[in-house]
Amino acid sequence: MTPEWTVFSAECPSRRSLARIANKWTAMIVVLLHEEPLRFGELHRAVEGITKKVLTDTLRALERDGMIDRALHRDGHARYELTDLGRTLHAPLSALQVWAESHVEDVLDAQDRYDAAADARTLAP
Amino acid sequence: MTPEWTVFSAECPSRRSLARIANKWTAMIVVLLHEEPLRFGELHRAVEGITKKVLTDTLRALERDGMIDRALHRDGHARYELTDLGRTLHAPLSALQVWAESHVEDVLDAQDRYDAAADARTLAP
DNA sequence: CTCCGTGGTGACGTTGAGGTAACCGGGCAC
DNA sequence: GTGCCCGGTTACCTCAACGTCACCACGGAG
Repeated sequence: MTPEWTVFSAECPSRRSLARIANKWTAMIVVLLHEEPLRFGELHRAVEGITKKVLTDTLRALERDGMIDRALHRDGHARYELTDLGRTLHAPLSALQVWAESHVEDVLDAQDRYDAAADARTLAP
Repeated sequence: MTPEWTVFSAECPSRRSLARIANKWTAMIVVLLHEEPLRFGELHRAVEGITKKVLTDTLRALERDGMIDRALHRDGHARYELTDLGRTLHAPLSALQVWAESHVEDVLDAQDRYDAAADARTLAP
């Protein structure tokens, strides 16, 4: 077997890998590209709030890590698409998206309760 | 139905939620706490490379978002444990860990290929 | 030819996550 | 009492991520 990678070790390459994929921009881009290959501008419009620079940087990093591919299309425009490796990322990352969207109320409620308790503590010590 | 949360909208609360859970520290802590409740020092030792400050900050944020609970044990020591909400996070986050550890070689190879191609491009233009 | 849209790149500034290290209260050993 | 470990907290600093803005190459429309 291979040298027993573990993300809990600080210097293990899997730690850097985890940091790359456990990232909101990565998650959104992979989820979008799973539907269909997209052009730069399409991604830029779909991921609201991302700047061109950050989008470029993220796409380059994902390309370098072998998760996406920048392919020249017949129409002369480049499109970004998932590689086989990138496709294996879709399930876990879209699970994160689904979780975030379906548990918004739970999280918001928890925050209200936490903040209310914190206020009570400071007001009546 | 609720107001159609989507992480692709910049101001949607689900975006902040996604940013919280799509995070290496969150992933590691949730995976560890799924085994058993742990004390601060145990977490600090298990998550190699995390500082006490970052661990405190992350634990507080997760507690505020209702994902973990700081419970006083019979032995007088506080232990951190997953809430019901936090337990629903385990599957997606441990999937990320598993992905990162099992695809290290793929990623490392892709990086080598990418860097070699980039070198070739700059040396022979 | 000029003008505009697309898909970037590069130089800079700002912000926020994270690192460092000192300190502190409680429990317990001595 | 003193000393020490644990579980933090605090103040301060650093650095990488991110934002802003200007610019540029290329292609197509006119």
